[in-house]
Amino acid sequence: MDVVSPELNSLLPDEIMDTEAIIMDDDPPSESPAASGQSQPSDDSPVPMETDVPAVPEIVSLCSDAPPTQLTQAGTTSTPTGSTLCNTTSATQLLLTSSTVSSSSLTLRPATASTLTSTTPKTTSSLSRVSLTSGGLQKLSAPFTLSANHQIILNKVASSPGADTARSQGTTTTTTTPGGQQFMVTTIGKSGQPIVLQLPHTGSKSASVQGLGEAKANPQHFKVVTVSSASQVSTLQAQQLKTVQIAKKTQVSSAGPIKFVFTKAVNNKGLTAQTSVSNVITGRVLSTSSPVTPPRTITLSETLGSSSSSKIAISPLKSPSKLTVVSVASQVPNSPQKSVSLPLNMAHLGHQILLQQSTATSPAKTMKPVQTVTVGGVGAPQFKTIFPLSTPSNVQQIQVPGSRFHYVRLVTATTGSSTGHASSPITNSSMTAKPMVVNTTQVRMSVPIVPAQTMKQVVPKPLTSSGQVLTTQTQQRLIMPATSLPQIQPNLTNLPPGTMLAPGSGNMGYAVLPAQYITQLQQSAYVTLASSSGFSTPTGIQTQARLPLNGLSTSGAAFRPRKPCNCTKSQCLKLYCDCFANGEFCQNCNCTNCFNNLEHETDRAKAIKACLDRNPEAFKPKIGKGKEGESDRRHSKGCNCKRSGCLKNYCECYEAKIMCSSTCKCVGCKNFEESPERKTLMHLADAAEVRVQQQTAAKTKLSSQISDLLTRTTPAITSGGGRMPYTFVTKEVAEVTCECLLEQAEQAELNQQPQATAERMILEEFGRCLMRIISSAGKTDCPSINC
DNA sequence: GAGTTTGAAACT
DNA sequence: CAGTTTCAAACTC
Repeated sequence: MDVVSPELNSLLPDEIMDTEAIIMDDDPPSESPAASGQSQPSDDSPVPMETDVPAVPEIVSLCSDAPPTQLTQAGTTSTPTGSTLCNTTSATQLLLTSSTVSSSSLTLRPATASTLTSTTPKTTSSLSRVSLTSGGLQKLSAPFTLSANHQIILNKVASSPGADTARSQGTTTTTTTPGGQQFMVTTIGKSGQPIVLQLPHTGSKSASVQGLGEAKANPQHFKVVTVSSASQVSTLQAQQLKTVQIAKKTQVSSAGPIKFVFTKAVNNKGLTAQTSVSNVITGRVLSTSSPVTPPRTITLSETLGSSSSSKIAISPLKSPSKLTVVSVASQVPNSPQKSVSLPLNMAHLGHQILLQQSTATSPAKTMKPVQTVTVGGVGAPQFKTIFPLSTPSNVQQIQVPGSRFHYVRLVTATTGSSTGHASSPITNSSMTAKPMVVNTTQVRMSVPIVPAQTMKQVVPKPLTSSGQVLTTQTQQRLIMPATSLPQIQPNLTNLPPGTMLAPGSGNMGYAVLPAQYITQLQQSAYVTLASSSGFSTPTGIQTQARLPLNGLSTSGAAFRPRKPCNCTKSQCLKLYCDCFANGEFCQNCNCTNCFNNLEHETDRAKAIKACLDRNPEAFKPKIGKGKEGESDRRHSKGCNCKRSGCLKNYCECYEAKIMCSSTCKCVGCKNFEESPERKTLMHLADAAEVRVQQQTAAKTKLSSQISDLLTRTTPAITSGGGRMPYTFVTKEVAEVTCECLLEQAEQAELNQQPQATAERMILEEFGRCLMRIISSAGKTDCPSINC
């Protein structure tokens, strides 16, 4: 998985990336009427876990309409299930299009930007309108299950007859709970996995209790739960929900930001051909996959039957307008990959979410390589591409206070490994979100339980059949572990650019992998930030922008082995440690008592949090990018050198090969343009570098010449029927030669020759033997040596 | 390789 | 915010 370039991130509209406007799906609605639409995440509020589900059951209203069916629920509606509400006054329109055909798409489309924030005072939470379209659109008639988690699950729905059956298997249902919560249920995929759209639950409050103020204060949540036909809505599923939220800043004072929360009840098993759908919108990510899809192409898919490492890159920089997330489809033997794209189009807001779903029935040729989420970019959209190494079983967005970015908790699903026939709901509350490897047959791993140092050994195979960018991840950066600890919520804005999320270990749900790390490892497979050229083009993904890392181009440093640290006291959890400061794991370092690894994610996360508390820009590159290139690069803080004259590597400016600037507080600085000392040092350094290069070139040339010589001579000898002379020195030849030499020795002895003469005779005979051997080479395979 | 110097980071 | 301490890298011998 590779990373999103910060340049692209910077292009994301603030209203999208501003996490202040993004509320965790599990965050309880604000009680304060004065609360605005923006969420106020607190450090004390725990990061929602998969198990965090509404405790209050809610009434669901079903609504189906002609295609494209638009289901709208008034917040005041407390109609029990079955009642159809089609209120067109919704502020937000969610259009879900599902189909078993690859061309199918799921579209989220807010009606207008303004309507996102406008809410009828009487409504509690649901002025949003949700439209569910399943191919040809069907009336909602499928049975659904209302779970205790405020989620409604429609079990598998039979495909609609007719020629359009293939595209109209989806079924949608909208339900409204007494608490004013709204659920949209649909089936996606041939197997009919239902999708549950859950509006924000109001806790124990009833719809009547919620007033306008609260409706304003609370963002609207939509939870989309996709459940395979064999899946059941249960606590277990709640734990495995993948949630994604997309918040829109409240423009006026009406409704809070609308959040689309897509949760997924992970199904188990890839043993059957049934499709397991996981939709993940981590603010900008939707991921679906089939357990039976082979990883031939880059897909937004996940293996539900096996827990696998998933990595999503979330750049802490300004978000790009478009984010593409691609998760590697799991490889299931003998199962052609079939994809169903479910675009979520939020055209009015410039938000577009493309959700791709892989089903078990469609051929791989229909596979769309990427899964995209477009957010905000009305103009030239930028793309973020995320390539999870393996399909995430669970993804949960994590709101970081003060952060403008979403973090995604990637939790490997604990799926039932043996049975794929779960036809009845499972209420296994004991299931946890802790990652575990279920399917060991696949080349996958559960990253959270694998130390970073060992990751290279368990790297999933890159999926490059279609020219995608996925490569093998050999290393990993972990900036922030996914922990439920509320206090460990750093300001993600200041994490290294292109931060990537990876599953954590233990209770850690994710790890953050900065972009530099990814680019450092050119062969890595985690995240690729596509340029604006387009998300679907592999080249565009490969030509990801590289950021300067402390003055050094990451591209240049990509192949440069990272310098190992030698930390002894800091546990590599302080910025003293370069590895930690660069957002990297310690790997092949000489540090002692190192905590900068996946095994100590909690401590590491705390340390990160502490660093960010001290300095919100602690993880930002110190060397800012200049306007016109390197000449304009400058240290963000400046140095404070006192004795080095800023002409030694003690000086960060000098180390970065930049000159000190007005921001520096150095004393006796000699690191300026006209400094003769600096020029001298530069010349010396250049000369030394030239020498090194020349030596390296000489070595390379020599090696090349030797290699060429070997490759040139060997085939000539072998192909020409001849063999190197030494190859004729077989055992027999050696014996004969020795006999010849002994014969000379005996003759010398018989003739009573002096020892010197005897030795000369022997040596001369040995020379003749060698000459015969050499001359015999190429003439015959069995040279005859006669004394 | 051991010891020293240095300045950023951390701490008070 | 300033002064001090800690720390690990850079440097010297």
